[in-house]
Amino acid sequence: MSSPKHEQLTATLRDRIDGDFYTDGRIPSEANLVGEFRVSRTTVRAALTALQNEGLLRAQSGVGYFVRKFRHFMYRPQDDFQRKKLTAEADSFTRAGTAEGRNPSQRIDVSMIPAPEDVARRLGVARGEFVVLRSRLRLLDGEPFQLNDSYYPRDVAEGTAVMSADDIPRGVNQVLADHGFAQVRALDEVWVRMPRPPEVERLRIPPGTPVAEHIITGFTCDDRAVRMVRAVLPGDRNVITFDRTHPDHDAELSA
Amino acid sequence: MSSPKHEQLTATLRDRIDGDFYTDGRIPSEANLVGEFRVSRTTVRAALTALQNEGLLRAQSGVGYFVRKFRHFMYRPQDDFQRKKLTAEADSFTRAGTAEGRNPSQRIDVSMIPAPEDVARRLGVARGEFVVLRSRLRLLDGEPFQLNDSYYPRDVAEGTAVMSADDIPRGVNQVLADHGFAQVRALDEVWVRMPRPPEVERLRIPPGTPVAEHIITGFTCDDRAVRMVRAVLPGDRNVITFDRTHPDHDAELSA
DNA sequence: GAGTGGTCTAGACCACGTA
DNA sequence: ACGTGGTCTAGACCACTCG
Repeated sequence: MSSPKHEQLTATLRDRIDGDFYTDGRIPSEANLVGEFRVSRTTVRAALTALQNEGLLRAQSGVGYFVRKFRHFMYRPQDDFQRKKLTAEADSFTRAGTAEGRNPSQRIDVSMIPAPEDVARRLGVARGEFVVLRSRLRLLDGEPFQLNDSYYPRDVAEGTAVMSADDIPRGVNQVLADHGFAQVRALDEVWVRMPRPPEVERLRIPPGTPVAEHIITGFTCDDRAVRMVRAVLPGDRNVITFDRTHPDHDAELSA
Repeated sequence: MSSPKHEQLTATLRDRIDGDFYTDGRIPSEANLVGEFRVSRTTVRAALTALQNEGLLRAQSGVGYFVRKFRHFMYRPQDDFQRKKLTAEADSFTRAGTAEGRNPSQRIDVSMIPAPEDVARRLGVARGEFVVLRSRLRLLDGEPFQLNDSYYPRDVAEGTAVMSADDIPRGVNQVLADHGFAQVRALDEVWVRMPRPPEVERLRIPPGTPVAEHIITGFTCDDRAVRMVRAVLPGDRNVITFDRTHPDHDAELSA
């Protein structure tokens, strides 16, 4: 029992890629592979398509196939949540992006929409009830990097600076706190999946690239959810990081 | 300008799937689609393969194509880190799995290996220096669920219960603390990517399923890294969750 | 045995990038 | 002009599942 030709070819090429066999990052053309491995072009393409879907290859029409390179940006949602009062610094994305010598920017759209099921559930409102959506497309050096959509109950956000489509230097969380909705707890959920077509388009996601969907729900001290964030992060450009301190830290240090 | 046939077909089928058109979750056979859309079988298969790689479909040889269903398990690495002393409860995976009425189990292998680059860097040891690897394959109802590999510097783990291939009811973190390596801080990194072949095999990951690689590095109060965990979580079965409390929480409450 | 998906072939034409 | 990947076809044989 031997595996099919296209799988053997996939395995061979994968090993070569992992072993840095194609030092210039360029894979031979389909025609050359047909000649080298004595199989049909269909079989060659099956192997190359599989490797694309594994995220190892990139095909450039009219040019050739190339080994993919990754450059990851450290995303620290933590920082925004913990930002101290009265600091006028930019948010973690802007700050970290600048620190790495890159040029961060964002496009902001604010709208009012009927809450979809998952938003309604997390915010504790009725499905279809209107909520405020603050939609951000974040870019680094002009390239799309992540989608960041924040949802707020209408009574929380309406009439505040949250409704502004401009950047909010002191941070949305601070604005909410000023209106009596200080968040003291947050629940983070990280889902992993393949991107949907609109995400592929907006974020220009190449084949074989999964996304993380990071959902943050923020609660006030009386345990009301006043904010839900859905960030969609293409896996080829993002790492999500958290910094955790043990609750007993101080106790242990002082003991 | 119109898009190619296989893309149109992909879009049509995707819309039908999202719109719950195939109520029984069963997609028509390739032959039927050839007849319905008047295209070659190759084109039909291109569309079906694309949808498989988007994670929407599952192909069962000799039977047919089916819409994929997901069931996610809430993974709370938080709980292990914060586990209080002297509680003899099981770890978060075992506890949560049982709570959901499922049957959690794990296979543990302990070995000593030369540190790979990423481990060496995080643990602050030389590359190739021997470290202790505690490798766990976690299962739910007998189905593989996640890989959980813990790495420890040799001087930290050797001669302790960490080297045991048995379950450690009070938790590895507690064992380390008892030996003077209490962790007070942890850094979490979440990467998203397509699985590698050995992961596909061990975790039985179907096509079109990305994984999260969750790396936890634990530090003592003098900022030494004494533990690195690499969890590999297939996206079709796992959600990573964190619970965060604002550092100013107490202050705000008492104010 | 009939139907299903999996494999593989040869061959054709096209759009695109590069020189 | 040439080489590249992208699209599409018709057709063949196989292994598997299921009634």
